[in-house]
Amino acid sequence: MSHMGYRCLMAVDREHVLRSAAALLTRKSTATMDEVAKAAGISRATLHRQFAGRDALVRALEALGIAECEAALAAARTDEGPATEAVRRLVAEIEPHAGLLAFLYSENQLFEGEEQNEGWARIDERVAGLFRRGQSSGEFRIDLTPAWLTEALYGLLASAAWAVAEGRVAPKDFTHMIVELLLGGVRRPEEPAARKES
Amino acid sequence: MSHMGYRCLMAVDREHVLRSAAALLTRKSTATMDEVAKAAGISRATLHRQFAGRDALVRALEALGIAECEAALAAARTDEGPATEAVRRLVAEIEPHAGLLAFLYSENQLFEGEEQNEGWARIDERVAGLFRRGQSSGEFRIDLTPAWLTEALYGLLASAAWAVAEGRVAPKDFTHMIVELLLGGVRRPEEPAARKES
DNA sequence: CCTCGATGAGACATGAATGTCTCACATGGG
DNA sequence: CCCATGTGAGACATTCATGTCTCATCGAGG
Repeated sequence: MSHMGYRCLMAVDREHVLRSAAALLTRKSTATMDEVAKAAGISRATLHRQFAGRDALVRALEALGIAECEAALAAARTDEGPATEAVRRLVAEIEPHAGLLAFLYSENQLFEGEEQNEGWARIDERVAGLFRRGQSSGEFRIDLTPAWLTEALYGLLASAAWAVAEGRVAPKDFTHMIVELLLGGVRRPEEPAARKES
Repeated sequence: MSHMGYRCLMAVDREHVLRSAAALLTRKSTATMDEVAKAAGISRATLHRQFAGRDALVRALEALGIAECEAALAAARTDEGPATEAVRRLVAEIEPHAGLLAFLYSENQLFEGEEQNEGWARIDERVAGLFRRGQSSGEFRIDLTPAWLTEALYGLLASAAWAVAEGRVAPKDFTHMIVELLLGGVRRPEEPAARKES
């Protein structure tokens, strides 16, 4: 494996390092490169060979987060069926990655004027498109803009990830809490008429 | 004013510095002590004379945020009237301070295991109490825990403050967006029957 | 006019994180 | 068996924010 062995080895290690870093930075967003290396079970030198610096690492994590979001969007088939159910599927798909997303969400606020990864714009557009579709179909109210609903979804995901990490809410309730609050709000339905859904 | 003049002078300056720092850190949470000083129109030396260090400054901002939250809770009279209207008043009262709150909210995640200011616990309890009251009175649904609703409110406030700062939503819609989403959710009411409230 | 106190400017040391480098090891392939 | 490659350990310089210090200046009050 002298001519291509390094490719696959680097690839799997890179994946593992990325996962470890994501898990660590989710809990401690200011973790040192040294801590990240330890968490991945490698030395700082090796970490630095794979990622030129902390910036490169964060960018790689950003790319990972974007890929996971797009995978979630695809898996949730947000174009099919009622928008309500699509939102439910989307949150369920994103749930496992909410921690990483929360980290990237807060990290993005530091990029200031610098160029934002275009991937986020694509994801924003697809999520906003889902809300727009729900509005067009009459499922969703139209007095809340899709842009705000998208931001609110991110905020709820981050809050829920944080609350779960802090032990303030049970992990099993994650999807239910977000979806129910986002879709139905906190106000109790007024009509005592029969309701099919839970 | 040789014997007590410094007290009032320090006081007003301290207030002004605190406001400036809040405004700056709301936009750039990693601002330097030097930038904070410049933003307040004073030198770094003077800034350091009033606040022993960055930590002390953040603590002072935290105290300010807590005081503003408690003032908002008092002004909103969260114990009176329908819980729905109390939530509306509370968000409206907090709106001007949402930026600072968002900063402190993200900053709190760095305190890790260290002692959290007890003030937040008091505020959490009062907010959660409001949601609990709404559940008891039958206004709010009971399948979402007050703790989660509290966290969700914080998340929505932070998201909205961020979205407004980014220009993605209009500042004038701030309260309406949060309250409507939190109370009613995104799903359109099903019954086409007459609705008295907006 | 003189003096005291606060301020601004800036030098200086410190600590932390980072980026770069060298060297020794050990593991796997030829 | 020997060599090459990746790795770990650690030294080292650099950068940056911070904290501390001194000194000159300015303004108000005596």
